[in-house]
Parts: sequence; C-alpha cells; structure tokens
Amino acid sequence: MAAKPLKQAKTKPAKSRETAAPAREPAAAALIARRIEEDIVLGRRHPRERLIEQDLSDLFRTHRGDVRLALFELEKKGLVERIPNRGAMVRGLTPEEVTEIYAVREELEVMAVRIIPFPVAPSDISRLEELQREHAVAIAKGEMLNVFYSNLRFHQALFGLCGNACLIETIDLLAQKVYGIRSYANAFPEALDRARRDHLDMIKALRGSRRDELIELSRRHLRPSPEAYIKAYEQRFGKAEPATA
Amino acid sequence: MAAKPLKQAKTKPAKSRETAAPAREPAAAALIARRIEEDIVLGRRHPRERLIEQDLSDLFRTHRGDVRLALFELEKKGLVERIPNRGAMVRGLTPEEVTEIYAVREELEVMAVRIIPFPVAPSDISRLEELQREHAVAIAKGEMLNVFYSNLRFHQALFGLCGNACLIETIDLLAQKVYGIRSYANAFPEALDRARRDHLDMIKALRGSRRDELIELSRRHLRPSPEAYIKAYEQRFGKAEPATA
DNA sequence: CGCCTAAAAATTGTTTACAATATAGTTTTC
DNA sequence: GAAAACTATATTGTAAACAATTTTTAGGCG
Repeated sequence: MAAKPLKQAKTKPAKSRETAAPAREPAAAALIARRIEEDIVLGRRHPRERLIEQDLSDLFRTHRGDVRLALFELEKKGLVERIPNRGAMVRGLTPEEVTEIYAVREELEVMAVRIIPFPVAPSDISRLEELQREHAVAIAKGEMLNVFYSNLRFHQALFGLCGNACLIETIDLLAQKVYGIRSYANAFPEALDRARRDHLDMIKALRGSRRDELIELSRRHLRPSPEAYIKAYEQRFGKAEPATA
Repeated sequence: MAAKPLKQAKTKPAKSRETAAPAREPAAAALIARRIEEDIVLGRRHPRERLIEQDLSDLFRTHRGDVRLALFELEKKGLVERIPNRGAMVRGLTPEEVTEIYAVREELEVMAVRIIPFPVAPSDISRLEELQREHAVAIAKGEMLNVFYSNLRFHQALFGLCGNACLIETIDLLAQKVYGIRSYANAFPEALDRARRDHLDMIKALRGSRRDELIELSRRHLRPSPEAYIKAYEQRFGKAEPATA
C-alpha cells in the first residue's frame, strides 16, 4: 500500500555517481515516433490522414503497444491529434497557429542568441562550419531527409552555445511543432539556398562577435517558412477573414 | 495517503454524434498523473523517491498499464525521471536547472504581458479579481492544494489575455517543470502573502493599462520561488561551486 | 428515394500473463 | 575474512487476448 521501506530514496548524499544513467538506447516506440515524424516532415503523410495502430504495427513489424506509445508521444509533441476511441491523425496547423508558434520561436531564439557568451570558441565555430557544409551538400544532392537533419543539427549546435539547457529544449520543442510545414517552404529551391546562405552569414557574425547582426539574421531566417505555408494554405482553402483579433 | 478507486462510470451516454468530439473525459492515466503531480507539488513525495508501478497500481486500484502511461506523461513534463529497466523517480532539480528554467519563464511571461491588447475588457478584469479572491481565501484557510490550483488559474487567466495559444501553452509547460519546488517558497507564510499582494497590484496595473509596471511586477513575482529553493538546497547539500558552463 | 434502425466490421482501450533485466542476498572460493 | 560468482526476488518491458467503442454496411419502412 503505502511506500515500502525497501529501498526508498536515500535522502542523503546526491552522490555524483549518477553517471550510470546515460543508457541512451531509444525504445522501439521512440524509433517508430521518429519514422512517423519524418514522414510528416517530408510531406509523405498529409494533415488529417488517419494513423491506424494496426497498420503501423504491421509496417514496423512490431506490436501495437509500441505504436500506441509512439502516437502518444507525437500527440504531446503536437504533430498528431488523438481523439479518444477514434484514433490518431496527422495534425494540420492553421495559419493562425503557425503565426503564433513562430512568434514564440522568434522570441526564444533571439533570447538564445542574446545570451551566447562572446567570443565563441574556435572549436565551436569549426563545428558549426562542418555542420553547415553537411547541410550544403545535402541541398546540392537533393536529399531532403538529410537536409532536414543537417539543418536541425546546425541550429541545435548554434543555440546550444547559449548554455541554457531549458531554453535549448524549449526551442527544440517549438521547432518540432512546425516540422510538418517545412516541406512547403522547402519545395522552392531558392528557399533552401537562402537558408544555406543565412547559415554562412550567421557563422560570420558569430566569428566577429557581432551580436546585433546575429539577432537580425535569426529573425529573418525564421520568416520564409510560415509565409510559404500560409500562402499555400490560403491558395488551397481560400483566404480566411480574420475571425477575432 | 488514501486512494479512492478512480474507476469512472462505464456507462457513458455519449450519444454525441455532433462534431469532432471535444470529449474531455481524462483517461485514467491522466488522473493518476495529476494525483502524483499533486503529491510532488505539495512535497508529499520527495526528489529521488522511487515510483514503483505496482505500488501505484495498488494505490490507485488500477492495473499497471495506466500507471505506466502516467509515468511516461510525467516524464515528458519533466517532473519524473525514468531510467530504462530501472524505473521512475521524482526528479530533483539542481539550482542551475532552476535558474535556467526561470530565466526562460521570465522571458516568456514578459512577452505575454507585452502583447496583451490594452485596454483589457472589464469582464476579464472581473474574472481575474474573482480568481484572486479564491487565491486569497485559500491562503487564509491554509488549504495548500487550493492555493496551488487557484494560483495556477489566476496566472492562466492573466497570460491567457495575450491571445497567443502557443505562448500560453509554453508558459504552462515551464511552470509545470518547477511545480515541485513551490513547496519550498510556500513554506513561508510571508511569501504567500507577497504573492497575494502581487496579484492585486497586477490587476491594478491591468486596469490602468500601465504595461511597464505590469512587466516589472511579473518579473518580481517570479523571483522568490527559485531563491527560496536554491537557499534551501545549498543549506542542505552545501553550496556548490559554479561548475563550468 | 431518403431516412432511420440494426447487424457487422474495424479500431481503439483494457487486462492479464509472461519474459527480460536489474537489485539484493547468499554461497563459494581463495 | 573479502571478493567473486551464483541464486532469489523485485521490477520493468513485451506480447497477446479480451472488451468496449466507433464506423461502416446492409436492410426495412415511410
């Protein structure tokens, strides 16, 4: 019933022998979640498409338990909508939601850039340059999945410089929420190239410790994606009159 | 801690063939998660205390599946730490983590206050006043669970005025991460009273559309909790020298 | 023909049983 | 007597069966 006296927390030492924890073998559920996420990112699954547990179980050669957990995870991430007893579907974002998410992203990413300690270590600059090259290569080869992941890694490394783990995590979280709309902007090759050049400029600003320039770049870098999505949305469903301010 | 069996009535008259059902019947797992969360908030479960699935299943008169899901949920919320094959425990936050979380909270809450459309409708002011009164009553009666929830509702209503759903959700998320440390600050009655008066001042600033004052109040309002926690932490474990960030 | 009702199928949600892993305790060996 | 190896127990992870719910399909009635 109540807590067993067996081996409760030792409220004593907080020994730093906690290092036995980094067992980072992603559970099957996490892998499945990532695969579904990729499908959504690359536009292979469209908003409002149903995600049926048995189908996914067959697809991933596993049982429903894992798939179920993956769907719960994706629901929390905001990529999937789950209605009790009726199942899960790919979540579609309204232009309003997208606008709001990007407003918060801008605030947080600017915050991150604002608190990066300058000057940045040369080794960190090198790492960013390497990630930028990977990104450029993926774009040149047209490997969209690699474009996605290398871009992700670049930004994680960049914002990682700020040193605030919670901020980094939150930025990641919000980025994930709009994974699904990237395929709209990335459909235009010039947008990809623009992103690539932005990254180069960011590295330059970092190297020169020009914070204001970096902030402005970060702001601009966020703009194309929501604009492309909203344009595509309105073209498809018609321009919605603003409901409530 | 006594536990009521939380089985709900199975006969659901849900004849609602209406629209996409917003049926918000929280799953059993969600209820369990909330109960555990409350225990953590009120200090009834301490950091590093183990959460064993079978124990919780007995306690809540349910099977392990629900408990398992609840623990996954709490892990995502950041209140619980789960180590594969070893189980879950209440997560303890280091002073560094707390400082970082509060830095992000401040940024976001200030953002919310900055974009609230002024003037605020009288009905919204009234609602805030009502919530404030509930909070004051709960403090006076010493009902800590009510203090917690009424305070939560007040802030949700306040930040809800900003109109950005994503921002509201993110603010909530970060607040949840530090639920567990509130009991440290709330142990001091003067801290509770200070919070109460802060709320009154906020309402006054809102009514007068004095944005800068509101921003400053929001900043100040966030300060006592992490300070109290860090002080208690250092007193208990000894002051840690700042590690390399 | 349209609409309501009822059976059937599809899908999700719950429960139990079983297997894998980690922790604690005991014995063996040097 | 201490360390290593082994056994026992406790706990989590996985899988399958079962139950409840929703959606689809078919049929009857106006």
